[in-house]
Amino acid sequence: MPEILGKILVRTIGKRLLSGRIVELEAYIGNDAASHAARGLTERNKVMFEAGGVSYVYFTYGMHFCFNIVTEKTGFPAALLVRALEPIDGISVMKKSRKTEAMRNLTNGPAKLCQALQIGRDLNGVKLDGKSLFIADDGFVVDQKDIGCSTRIGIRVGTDKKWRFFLKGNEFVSGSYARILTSNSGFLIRERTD
DNA sequence: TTATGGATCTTCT
DNA sequence: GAAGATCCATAAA
Repeated sequence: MPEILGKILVRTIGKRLLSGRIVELEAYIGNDAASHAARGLTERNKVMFEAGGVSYVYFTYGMHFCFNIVTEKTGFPAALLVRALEPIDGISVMKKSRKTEAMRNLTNGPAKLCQALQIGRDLNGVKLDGKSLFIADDGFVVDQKDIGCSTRIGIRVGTDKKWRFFLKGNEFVSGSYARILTSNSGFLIRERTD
């Protein structure tokens, strides 16, 4: 399903070029309970209903942006949440944006990579057509056996769906430390990605 | 090493 | 009013 895994996300700002390989994705499709589009069209999720090839950037938890790639045809809401990148170009700029020197902390989470690539509300609904934001293919081949999948992170409904995909063993995959997935359902789920 | 709380936007009950 | 596709600094163990 996710042919996007292993491709390169490219962001250009003026003459500067920032890029990273996509190493972790989550799928949110149609009438999936965990999707923002589960209860129909709203002002926030409307670009999910557009034709594939545009971006969906949403603001959450009062301070973070997350970046999605809209994938389906008009009227069918579906998007891939990009959760982690392996930095390639513009690393010094990313360090500045993220205010850290630690490589691993640059893009190993959905809100972190938005900060690193300076993705904000102004990029919501834009076409991924080679201008300021787009997907590139450098011929990197992802073997099926290198793809791991698991339940999605940070949600409390739809946890039966294993729609999180990542490159096994990649150090930039998010949540490398134990992560509490749910806090008030009576039990804790932890996971490791190593 | 693990847990907690803060930041404070958008949507739904 | 509450919860959420989050992250980080700080506190406790």
